Amino acid sequence: MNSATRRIKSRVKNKDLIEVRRNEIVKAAVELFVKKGFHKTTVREISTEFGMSMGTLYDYIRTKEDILYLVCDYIHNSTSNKLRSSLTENSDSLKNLKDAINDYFVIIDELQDYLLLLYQETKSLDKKARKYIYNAEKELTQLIENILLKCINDKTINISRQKANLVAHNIMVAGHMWAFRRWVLQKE
Amino acid sequence: MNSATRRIKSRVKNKDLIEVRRNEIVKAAVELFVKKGFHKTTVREISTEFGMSMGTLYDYIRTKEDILYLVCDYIHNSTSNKLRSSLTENSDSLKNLKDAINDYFVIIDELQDYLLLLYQETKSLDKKARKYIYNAEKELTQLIENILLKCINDKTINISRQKANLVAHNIMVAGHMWAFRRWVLQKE
Amino acid sequence: MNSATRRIKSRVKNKDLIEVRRNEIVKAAVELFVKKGFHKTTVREISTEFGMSMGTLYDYIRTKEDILYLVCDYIHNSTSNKLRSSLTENSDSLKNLKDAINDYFVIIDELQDYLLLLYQETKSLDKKARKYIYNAEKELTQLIENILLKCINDKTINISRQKANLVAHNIMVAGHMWAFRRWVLQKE
Amino acid sequence: MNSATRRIKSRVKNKDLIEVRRNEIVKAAVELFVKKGFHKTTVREISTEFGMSMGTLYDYIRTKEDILYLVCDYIHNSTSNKLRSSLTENSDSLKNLKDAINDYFVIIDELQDYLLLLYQETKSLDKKARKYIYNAEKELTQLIENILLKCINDKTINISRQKANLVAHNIMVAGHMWAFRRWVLQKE
DNA sequence: TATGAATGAGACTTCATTCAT
DNA sequence: TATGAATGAAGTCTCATTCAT
Repeated sequence: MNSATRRIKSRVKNKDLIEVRRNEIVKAAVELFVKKGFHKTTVREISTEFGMSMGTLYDYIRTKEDILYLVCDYIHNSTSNKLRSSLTENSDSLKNLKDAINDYFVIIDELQDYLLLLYQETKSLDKKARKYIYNAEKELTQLIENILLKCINDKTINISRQKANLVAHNIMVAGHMWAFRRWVLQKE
Repeated sequence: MNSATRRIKSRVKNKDLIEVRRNEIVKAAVELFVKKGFHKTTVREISTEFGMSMGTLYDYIRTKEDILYLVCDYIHNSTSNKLRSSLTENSDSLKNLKDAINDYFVIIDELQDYLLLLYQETKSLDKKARKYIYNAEKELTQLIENILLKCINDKTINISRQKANLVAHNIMVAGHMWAFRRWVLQKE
Repeated sequence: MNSATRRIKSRVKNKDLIEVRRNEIVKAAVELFVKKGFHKTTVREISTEFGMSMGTLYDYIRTKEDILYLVCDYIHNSTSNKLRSSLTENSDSLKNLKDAINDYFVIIDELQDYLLLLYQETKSLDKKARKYIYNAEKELTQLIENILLKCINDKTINISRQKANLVAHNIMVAGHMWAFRRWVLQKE
Repeated sequence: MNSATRRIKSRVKNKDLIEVRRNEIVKAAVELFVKKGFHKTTVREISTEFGMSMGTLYDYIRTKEDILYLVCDYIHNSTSNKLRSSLTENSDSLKNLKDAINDYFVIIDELQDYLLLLYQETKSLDKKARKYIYNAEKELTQLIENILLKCINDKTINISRQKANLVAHNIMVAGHMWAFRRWVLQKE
C-alpha cells in the first residue's frame, strides 16, 4: 500500500484485503471515468462493475471523491512505475536519456486516456488530494531531471544545471502534447 | 448570431433579444464554470448571476448542457476573434508568422482559464456539440496553417506543404501546454 | 414569522408562503413525531402527510433536523400563546395567579403529547437550536414569575422576591409532572 | 439472570457466559446511549466499546432493540437495588419513610443521566418490552407505597389507604422532576 | 464460540426542468 | 415575456444484520 491509499479511511481491518479490493475498485472505476467522466459515473455503476454491493464498496472508501483520488493515484503510479522499470543504468548517460524519453513517449501513448482523465478531473478533488497528485507529477519530472543531470555531469549535453528542471519539464509537457493530439484531432 | 447559437432552440421569438439574453447567460455562466466546473455549478446559481428567473433562463435554452455549449462556443470565438484581429498582412511573411505565433501565445495566456475549461468540460457535451467545438478548433488551426503556407510559398521556411498542417497543430497544442503549465505547476 | 423560524434558510422567497408552508409541515410532522418519534419518522412520510413532494418540502427547510426544530418551536409557542391569551389582568393579583396556574395545568393537559415529545427529542437538536428551546422554556417561567412578583408587591403572598423564580420554576415542573403522570401510569 | 434478560434469545448456550457477556454489552452501551441517544449510536460502536466483534455481539442478542431493552432493564435494576439495600427496618415507621424518600432522591441524583435515557428512549422499545419496563417502574413505586402503608397503619401519617398509591406515585415523579430540572436548566 | 467482511434496503438530500400565474 | 414555486427522479451514503471461515 502506498502513501496515497493509506490516507483514505476504511472500515475494513485486513490491510491486504483493503489493497486487493481497492485495486478492484480502481479497475472498475477507471474505465467508467474515462468513458463517461467522474460526475456522470454513479457509485452504483462502479459497484456493479466492482462486482460487489454498494455497502461493500463503501467499506473501503468514505466518499465518491475517494474513488477519484484512488484512480488518479493509480494513474500516476502506473506511469511512474512503468517509467522507472524501463530505466536502464549503463555507462552511456546520453543513451540513458534517449531511452528514457523514448520510453516515456511509449508509456504516454499507452496511457493516453488516463492522462486526459487526470487533466479533466483533478479539479474535482479537494485541495489536499489535488496537491498530492501535483506532487506526484513533480516526482515524475524529477526522474527525467536526474537523468539529465547525469548527462550534464558527463558533459554529454551542454546546458547549465539550473536549466535542467526546465528542460525536464518541457519533456514532460511534450509527452502530454502527444497524448492530447488525439483529443485535438478528434480521433474518437 | 453565429452558427453555434442558432442551433439551440428557444421559446422566445425575438431574435435580437435571444442574442442579448444569451450573451448575458454566457457571461453569468463562464466564470462559475471556471471556478466550480460545469457539474458543480447549478442552474439556479447561473440564473442568480444572470439576474433573471430560472423560468426566463429556460426560455432561451432547453437544457443545462446548452449553456455549456454556448460557453464553449463563446470561448472559442473569443480566441478566434482576438487572433484574427491581431493578424497583420504585410509583405514579410515570416514576420507575419512570428507575430501570429507571438499573439497566439499572448491570447492563450489571457484566456488560460477558459481554455482549461474547454479541455475539462467538452466531454460533457453531446456528440454533435462536441463535433462543432472540435471543428472550431480546426478552423483556428487553419488560420495558422495558412500563414505557414504563405511562408512555404515564399520559401522563407523550408518544410513540405503536407507537413504544414501538422506543424500548425503543434503550434496550437504547444500554446495549450503553455496554458496548462500553470495548472501543473500549481500556481493557483 | 417568529425569530425561531427566521433562522432556517429557505429556497423560497415569498415570506408569507414560507409561513404557510412551514405551518403545514409542522402540522404534518408533529403527530408523526408524537406517534413514532423523530428518528423513526422518515422525511418521505412527512412529505406525504404534508401533501406535497419531497422536493417542495426541502424548499422550505434544509435538513430533517430543521423540521424537529420547527416542531419544538411550535410546541413552545402553542403553550406560550395559550397561556398569554388566558392571562387576565384584574386588580386581584392573587386571583390572577390562581387563574394562571389553573390555565397552565389545563393547557399542559391538552398538550401532554407535545410536552413529552419536547422532553424526548430536544436532545436530537444541535446545540444552538437546543439553547433556543431552553430559552423558550425560561420565558414561559418568567410569565409565571411576573404574576408572582405582583402578588409579592401586593403582599398578597408572603415570599421573598428572590424566591419568586424558584417558585415559578416549581410550578412549571409540577405542570410537567402532571403531563408525565400518564407516561408513568402507562395509559396509552 | 433476571426475568428481563431471560426473554432475549441467544445463540449461545452457556448461561453463565450469556450473563457475563450481556453485562459487558450493557456496560458498553449505556454510556453511548446517554451521550448520543439510542438511534445515533451504531451497533458497530457498541461492539467496539464491548471489545468483541459484531458477530459475537449478535450471538447474545437478536436486535439492536434488545440492547436498549437490556440497558433499560439494567437502569431500573440499579435504581431498585440501590433503594432496597438502603431501606432500613426500624420501629420508627415515619423515620423509615423519611429515610427512604431521602435515599431515593440521592439515588435519582446519581442516576440522573440514566433516568433521562429511560424517559427518552423507552418509546423505541416494542410494546412488550415497554410494558415490562413500566411494570418495573410500578414495582419501585410499590416499595415506597409499602412504607407509606406502614405509616398509615401506625397512624403516624394521616391519609386514607386508597390514596397511598397516588402519594407514592407523586413521590416517584417528583424524584424524576428533580432529575429533569438539570436538563431544563441547561446545566450541561 | 468468535470474527469481521459482505449485504442491501432505505435514508436524506439535490437539482434540472416544468408550468400555473 | 417573465416569475419562481413545485416536481420527482436520481444520487450518495449508512447501518442493522447475516454468514462463511
